[in-house]
Amino acid sequence: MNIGSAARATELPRKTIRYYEEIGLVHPARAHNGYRDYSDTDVHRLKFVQRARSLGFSIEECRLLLSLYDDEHRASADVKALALEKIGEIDRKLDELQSLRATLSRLVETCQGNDRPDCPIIDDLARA
Amino acid sequence: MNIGSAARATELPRKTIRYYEEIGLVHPARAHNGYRDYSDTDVHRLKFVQRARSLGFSIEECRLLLSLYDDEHRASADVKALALEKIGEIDRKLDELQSLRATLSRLVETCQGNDRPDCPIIDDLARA
DNA sequence: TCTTGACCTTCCCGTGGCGGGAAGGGTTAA
DNA sequence: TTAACCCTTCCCGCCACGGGAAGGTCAAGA
Repeated sequence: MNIGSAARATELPRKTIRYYEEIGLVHPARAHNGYRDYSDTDVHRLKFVQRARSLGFSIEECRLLLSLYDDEHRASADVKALALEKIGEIDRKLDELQSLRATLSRLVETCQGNDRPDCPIIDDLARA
Repeated sequence: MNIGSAARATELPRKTIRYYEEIGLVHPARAHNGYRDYSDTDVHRLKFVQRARSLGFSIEECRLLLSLYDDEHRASADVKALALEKIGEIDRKLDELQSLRATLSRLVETCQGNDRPDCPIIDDLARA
């Protein structure tokens, strides 16, 4: 299976698949003409990474998850710890975004939003 | 005021201040020795940008906010529109993060987290 | 057989918003 | 004079790719 077919099978862009090879996440064989040749296992690993990425894991975390996936003697606690840390990260981002949202909302509420220049939003930025 | 003092006054790293000049957000004068020389106005603009960045505005949005700040004939509606769009952006990110969090939480709850290899989190990644 | 078009390859540059560090010059106090 | 800081420009690195150039390969049709 060449890279185009693998891209269709995984719904990943070709560029992304080549990048994943470059950084060592997958190791496809090469055909006699130099084309990359993806096995079902390769495609499976690519899908694994795609799913992990879509859940918010970084490339390095995906690498770790793949190594756990490969490890028959893994402890599920290690996987769970990774996921819990990711949840913590998400929670921190949520807090930050909610705080930003609250501040912006407060500012927006006080702004008339007409054709005159007086603007509490600009004033806030200039005052701080 | 040289860049070190400006950095202390604005709580921005020197590198960031130079970058803001490079991309045309501020235009400090130069002393005879080639050192950047920041006026109170320059420092004020830097603080303005720092505050806007901390509220989640991108550099290009900061550039726009600065031009509105400079424009005595601005319409506050334009500023408000920018802030509202930013709130919408934040809401989209919040939705996405909350969705990720829910998925990860579901997976984490089903995982025993012990020293055995069976792991619904890995299974989910591999199955999808 | 030749050509066309759809693949594939590697290579290099760009993104946003800076940070790190090298190489070199200016300033100030002991 | 020397040390300790300040400043300058310049270039590379980050993350996770995307765009595009230059060139090789392959299958189908005229």
